[in-house]
Amino acid sequence: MHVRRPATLASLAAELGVSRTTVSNAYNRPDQLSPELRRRVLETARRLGYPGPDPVARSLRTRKAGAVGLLLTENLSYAFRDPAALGFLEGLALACEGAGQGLHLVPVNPERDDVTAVHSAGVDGFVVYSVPDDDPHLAAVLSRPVPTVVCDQPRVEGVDLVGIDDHAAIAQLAGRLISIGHRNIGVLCMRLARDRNDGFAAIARQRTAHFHVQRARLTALAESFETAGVDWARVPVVERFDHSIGSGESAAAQLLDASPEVTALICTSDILALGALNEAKRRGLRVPQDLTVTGFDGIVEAERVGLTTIRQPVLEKGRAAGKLLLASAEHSKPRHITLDTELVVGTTSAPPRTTEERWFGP
Amino acid sequence: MHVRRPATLASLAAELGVSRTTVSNAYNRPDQLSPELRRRVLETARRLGYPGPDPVARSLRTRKAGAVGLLLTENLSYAFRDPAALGFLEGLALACEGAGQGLHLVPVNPERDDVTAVHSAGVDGFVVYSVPDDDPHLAAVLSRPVPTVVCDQPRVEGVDLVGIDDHAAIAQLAGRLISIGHRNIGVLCMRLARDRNDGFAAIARQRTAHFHVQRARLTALAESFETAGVDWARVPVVERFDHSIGSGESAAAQLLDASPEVTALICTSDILALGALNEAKRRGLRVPQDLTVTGFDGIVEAERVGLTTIRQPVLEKGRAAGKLLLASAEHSKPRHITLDTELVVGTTSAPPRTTEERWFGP
DNA sequence: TGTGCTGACCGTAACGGTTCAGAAGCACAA
DNA sequence: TTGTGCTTCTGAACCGTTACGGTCAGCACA
Repeated sequence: MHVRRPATLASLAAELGVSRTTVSNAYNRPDQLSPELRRRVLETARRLGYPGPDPVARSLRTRKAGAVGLLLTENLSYAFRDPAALGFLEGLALACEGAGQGLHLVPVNPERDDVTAVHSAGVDGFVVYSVPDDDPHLAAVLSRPVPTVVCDQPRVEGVDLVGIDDHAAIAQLAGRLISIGHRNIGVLCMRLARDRNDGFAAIARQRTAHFHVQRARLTALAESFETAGVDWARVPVVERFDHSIGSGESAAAQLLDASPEVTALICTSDILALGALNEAKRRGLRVPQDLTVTGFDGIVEAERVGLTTIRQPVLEKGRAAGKLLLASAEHSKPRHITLDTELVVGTTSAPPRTTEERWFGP
Repeated sequence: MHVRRPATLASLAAELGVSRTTVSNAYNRPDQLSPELRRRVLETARRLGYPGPDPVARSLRTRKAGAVGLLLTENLSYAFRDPAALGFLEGLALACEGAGQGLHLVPVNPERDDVTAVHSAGVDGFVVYSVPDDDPHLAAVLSRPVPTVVCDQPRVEGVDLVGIDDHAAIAQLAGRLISIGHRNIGVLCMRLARDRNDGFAAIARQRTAHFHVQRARLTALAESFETAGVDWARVPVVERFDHSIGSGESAAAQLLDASPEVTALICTSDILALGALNEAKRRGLRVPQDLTVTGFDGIVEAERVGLTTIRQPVLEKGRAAGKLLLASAEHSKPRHITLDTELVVGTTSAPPRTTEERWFGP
């Protein structure tokens, strides 16, 4: 509670017998009035319980809200649970607080199409993090007359971009697995579109995926393995709508049930990979002897278990997005930033056992 | 980038030859005009690139911003690293998105007194999380004519409150340690005031601590141990400004160097306790045989190592704060919510070894 | 013919500030 | 006297909406 009575700049001015301009100046341009008068203004303000210029009215006039909007695919609360999203948030927060800007988290429901939250966010710009390219919220953001930076998204005409080279990154990982002999692989991936499809993702679905990141990674895998002589059409790809360790577990189970011959499970995120590791353990499969598991992101939990993965600078990504947005007044052409990634070879990958070994032991 | 040319509701109205009211109604009250006209309005809007009513102007007029402000003691980026703060954030986000409200993170620097960010946040209310009672940002928030909910803070006249019974919670823990025989204890606590004091905290400083939570916990410990015959004045209390595992390590080292006779290290947070455990290990002290270590919060990392601690419902706390704030229009009297805590006895606490055992082994 | 009702639309006044081009007053120089 | 420069303060326009209290045409009903 605790609501003060309304006093406005105008009522203060009236009380003091000065113009509104003068009161405004008392707050914003101390050098524009005598120290004595300023003191009186401030003191009267205190007496009347005037809290200083209303931020909304000021924003209207100055066309600045002092905040950056963040649009996520997921429920807000999810963002605080996913390590990669958290890293991004931290980086973005760093950039924002460095510039004294607030961070306005836009509430969205990934399963609903209500974009009013986007329309009613009083912000100076938006950062859009990993939403599908056909997301109505994204469209709503782009329709707003404010600068926007997208992350992990396909290029949008005239919009700043921050991301990594997903294609090259995972191709490097694929190359590694191919070089050590894996040909029977399975893939666990995240949501490919806005509709829920917890199960196998056929090639058509992979090709038309609305999540750029997932599509790029799958495409790169397909190319790499096709080149190595693997028929991609026969590679099982299991998709999960929710991104959680539990999803990784169930997806791995589903895949291994259907394709027990698989020697390597490539996951498009560390979280899924952690789930896959759990499932492998549950089945008594030794990693990496019986099964190779790889992830993507390079979160600390993955590092802890020695996961073979691609490390990407999530924090730096958030920071870059923030900086780009906050500096967008300075450059008129849209800019694209691609950050570096690194293949981290951990203890969850090894050459596949030969068929013989699989039957008779190492 | 991507900035559209400015079209306003007024220019749209002019273009259409209708009143502004009608255009406004086309967006906000479809039932107030004929479907045909509404269609025309919306179509013309699209043609002119009018993005719909400006959120800031609307906020000014309707006196609603559609967002909740969050004020933290720490840098924003820190909030994304501290598990307890994260739980709180998640709960708060849950409440906000449930109500379609945005979450505006206010950027502050704990070591600076610049409160402009508080003054310029266009929000309908504030949640204040764990700031010292003399924090100028808190004062700035209270001066704003919007509802406020404080968390883990001392009662502020007329302000909603959410918290736990810190006194009772830690007294329970103290009782446990006393009952199993500990009399030589040491305490590791978090920042007690806004000034940096990395070292021992004398009783005067403990008593005048500006962080309610820390003060309550120390007071409760003092009372409990005094009652058990311990002279609190001789109990070493080491304070750390930064809240991190590293702080816990160095604080434990400092304390154990000065008071090697200590049999139990009571930490006012799990993070500090995790650091203390590291330091104990480094010194070759076995936990709990040689040293008992306890924490506070009940974060998952603590659970993983079996820390004896007080579990508090951080997520619930955030959610309660959010709900209270969003419902504050409905109740006129300030409300106080106290959530339950639970003593979790883990594997890091045990009776102290006798002096004899200490010298000659168990 | 008059009355009352309804649906569709409009005019005006806020909402609470900031900004910019001056005006008033005064000191100082030429 | 005139002009110049400086400090201090003012008036009015403007930011883009929505709330409020209408108006007005058309129609049913008696």
